[in-house]
Amino acid sequence: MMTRQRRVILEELKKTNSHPTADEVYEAARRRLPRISLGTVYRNLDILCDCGMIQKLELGGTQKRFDGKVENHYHVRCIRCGCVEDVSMEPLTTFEYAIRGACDYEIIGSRLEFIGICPQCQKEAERRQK
Amino acid sequence: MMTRQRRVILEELKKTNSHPTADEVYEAARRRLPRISLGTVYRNLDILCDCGMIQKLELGGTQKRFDGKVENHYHVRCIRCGCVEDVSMEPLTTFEYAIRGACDYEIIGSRLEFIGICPQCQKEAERRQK
DNA sequence: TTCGTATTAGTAACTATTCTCAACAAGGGC
DNA sequence: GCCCTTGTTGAGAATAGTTACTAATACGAA
Repeated sequence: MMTRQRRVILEELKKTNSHPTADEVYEAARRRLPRISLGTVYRNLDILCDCGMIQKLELGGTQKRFDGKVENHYHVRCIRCGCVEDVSMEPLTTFEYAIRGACDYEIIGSRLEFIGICPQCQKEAERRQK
Repeated sequence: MMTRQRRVILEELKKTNSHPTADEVYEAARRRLPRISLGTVYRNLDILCDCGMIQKLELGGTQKRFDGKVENHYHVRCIRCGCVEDVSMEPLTTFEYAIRGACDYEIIGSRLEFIGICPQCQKEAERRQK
């Protein structure tokens, strides 16, 4: 059942590529539906995940992030400011092969994340050195 | 300053390869030092991390896990029971190359984690099907 | 319209972690 | 030995992020 709230949450997520946290989605949704509650946002993010319309990112850091892009792709996370961006790089298959035989788990998938410093934080650091 | 508490925490972590969570370390330490507090465990795990004697694992799931093995290696996590094991597989370098040029972050490192079902949970699943 | 079900807003509860702070311990200089 | 400094501890409070509960509301089928 695509309620107004659920649709707004989905739309807000689809139109950004900033991989927002739940409370950032909440803020965005609230601009259009001022009475929406945080609980509704969490619940709908989970539901949208379950039916494969969005993706929940379990990257490092304390908060989970959400991604409107569901195709397989990788992320870089800035260790300074915590921002997350997509990496324009072909999905790798080498390590999926390497793992089979290396352990007796039934492998379902893998998660690869890059850690770095974003351009803005690099500039910030340069500015301080002067 | 290697206090009794810090030493016990380190020893307990070095002698297991189950990648315990903070409260599992707390339980283990408590068997030897019944009056140790959870705050002390968290504090010392952080300190031991900072000086490179242990490793903090930011894998998926809600809790962080700790690893007494500091060399570069990978982990498999069971999606059913949450247990984590080492993977006996050579560290890969291909994707570290692939990322450079694919984005304008200054890359510091990467995290690769495999998701699967552990042997025990596989058996469990088979048993239920019968 | 009425009924049944799903969903909502608001809030309480929960979990993992960090913070605060008074008390304590260890080591060095006298 | 005693004093001082500094780092550490245990206990509990505080915080952050998330999930659960509940009464009220919205939607769709009959």
